[in-house]
Amino acid sequence: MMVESASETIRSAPSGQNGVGSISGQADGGGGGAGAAGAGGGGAGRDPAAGADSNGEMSPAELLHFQQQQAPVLQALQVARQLLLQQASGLSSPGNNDSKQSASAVQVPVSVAMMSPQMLTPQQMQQILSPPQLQALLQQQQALMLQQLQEYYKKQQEQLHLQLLTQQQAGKQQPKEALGNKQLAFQQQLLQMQQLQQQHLLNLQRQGLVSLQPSQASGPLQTLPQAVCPTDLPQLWKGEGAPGQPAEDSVKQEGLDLTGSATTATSFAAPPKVSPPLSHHTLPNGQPTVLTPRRDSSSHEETPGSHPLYGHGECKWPGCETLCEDLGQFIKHLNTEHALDDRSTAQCRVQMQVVQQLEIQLAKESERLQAMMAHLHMRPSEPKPFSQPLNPVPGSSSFSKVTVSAADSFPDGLVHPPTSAAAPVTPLRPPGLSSASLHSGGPARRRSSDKFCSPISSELAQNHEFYKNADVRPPFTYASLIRQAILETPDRQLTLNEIYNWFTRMFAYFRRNTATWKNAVRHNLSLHKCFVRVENVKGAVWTVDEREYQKRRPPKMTGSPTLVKNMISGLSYGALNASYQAALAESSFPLLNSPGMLNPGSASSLLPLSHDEVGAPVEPLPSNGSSSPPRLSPSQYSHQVQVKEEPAEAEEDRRPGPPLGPPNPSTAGPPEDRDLEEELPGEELS
DNA sequence: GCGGACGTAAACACGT
DNA sequence: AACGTGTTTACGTCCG
Repeated sequence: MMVESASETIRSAPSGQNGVGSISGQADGGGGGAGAAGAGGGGAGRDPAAGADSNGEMSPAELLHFQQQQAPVLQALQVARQLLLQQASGLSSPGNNDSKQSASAVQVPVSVAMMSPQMLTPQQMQQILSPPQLQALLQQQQALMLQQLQEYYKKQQEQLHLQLLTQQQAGKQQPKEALGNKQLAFQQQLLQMQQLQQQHLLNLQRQGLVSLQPSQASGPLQTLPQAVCPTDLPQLWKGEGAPGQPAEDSVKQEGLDLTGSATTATSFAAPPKVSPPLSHHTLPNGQPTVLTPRRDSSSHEETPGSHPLYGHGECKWPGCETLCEDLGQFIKHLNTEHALDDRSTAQCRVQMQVVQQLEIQLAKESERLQAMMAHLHMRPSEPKPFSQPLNPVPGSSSFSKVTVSAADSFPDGLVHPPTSAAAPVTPLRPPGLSSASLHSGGPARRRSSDKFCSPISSELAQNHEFYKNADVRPPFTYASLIRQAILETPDRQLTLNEIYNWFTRMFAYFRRNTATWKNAVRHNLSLHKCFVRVENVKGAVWTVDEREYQKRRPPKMTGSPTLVKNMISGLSYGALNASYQAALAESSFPLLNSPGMLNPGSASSLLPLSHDEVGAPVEPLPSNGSSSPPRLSPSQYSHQVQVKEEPAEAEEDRRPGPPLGPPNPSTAGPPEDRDLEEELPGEELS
């Protein structure tokens, strides 16, 4: 201890300090929109299975096989996406008192990341690539994948068509009925294949890799036949298809249906920006609003000179770079070197991973930016295309919810920028807490005592980096910050100097005017009963009496019906549960669950909860479990009531539940000097 | 307007 | 004596 790092002459009082209002730290400036770039243009996509060229005959069975083969890939991608999201959220998870460590997790070079996509975290991706690169990469990958997919299906179609023709020829010598049946069978196969193709595309779309449009949904289906054999197919359809209704139509309908489902699927599964449902728009002229795969896929072979995987005379296939004189040669190379095989599939999978991670990272960064802007009272120029949809992934655990809401990256207890109260922000916050905090912070009130807002721990965990680097005053009271500092330690006790250090370490803002805020810290420590000074072997340390902390204000509530009401309605939820939330958030603190960690002599005695608190971390002790009606509504306390009460406690709580349970001699347990003093009438000190 | 919560400043006491 | 630590008091601001 006594690391004098931060100690300066406290006496050197900086003059210019003015009272409260002097929060120059907060910038109002308008901020521009963040750049989240264009979301997802759906660029063309590409399928791993590119070179289906395999001279081979792709029987329907094979085709199915292929589908099956691909299915796992898609599933894996989905899973990976969720994993990534969880990872991403996990990083900002509350209670991550040492977010520093997690944040600076292992840094994996790209190459390594590619090798083990699963291990590649968004953070790592971020470190590796810049936003523009992300965008570029995304689009490129999408284009490539879809294109390959298209190619593959086209081949399939061709195959089928050939087979069909063959059959027709053969059929001439067969009874008509037989022929009819065979044709029917082929058509069914064709349809089936198309459906599979559709689904495949939908899967891609779902993953945000492709943007399909309604009319487009059936696009591949429509285009492929034409590409394959513009003239024959129609005949084929006519020949056997339902008379009044061209097979194409029926297909289309299927496509539409699928599209419909895809839309919903997209909305919930797709990551923020990439595949917004809005992609289902077509311009009046019928042109897709976004780059559509169809366009270049259907034409890529016809339109020489361009291929997503071909540029500057070389193959752009990841890790390839083979030189190809012209497109034709390239195509050939593509089909031979990058045909559908395990390797290509694997590479494609990796690419997909990369893309997904980049997407996630991009979304996350964008959210962070928004949060920062919101925090700084800047008005986001425009809600980002993808920030909105950024919702916790369906499957994600409740925990991740909190995090993913990295979106939630808003200081719960934070003063919410009046301006940002608008759309972009709210949706991002965690369900329960958001509203609460939102309301509390007045526009001007710079500090919102966390007591009433959600845990500052989560807020800090999420904006940790921000506060650490931005010279912005944290929206928390000294008391709450001090408490946080103390609670973040294993022992839940800190020396004054350690508290100072925590402040300077965690907040850039507190790296200056030290005399001022240090004085404030000391002042708060002394002023608030919730901070208990404990003589330790190595000196004096400060601990937090959670009960006192929670008690600080609640009593007032009683008197104010409106407040109580508010609490119950929304604000309170966050506020009252602040500590509870904090506890949950901080549940990662090992100490909380390990009584042993507590300083037997000191802390434990001071923190009535500590002994048996085992399962109930930092939560506010229902000091009187029941006797403090004012504090919390039953429902609110519901989860925490479980905390055992101590005998000692019972005593203190004996104070009935007079509307104003004020005269609480609070700490009956710890006969601390301080406690004795407070026995006085005094509510708190006046 | 009042009272409470906060923040800031500063005086003062004490121990090292 | 200088500092660090604690305690208190005073005052101003914000907000319900």
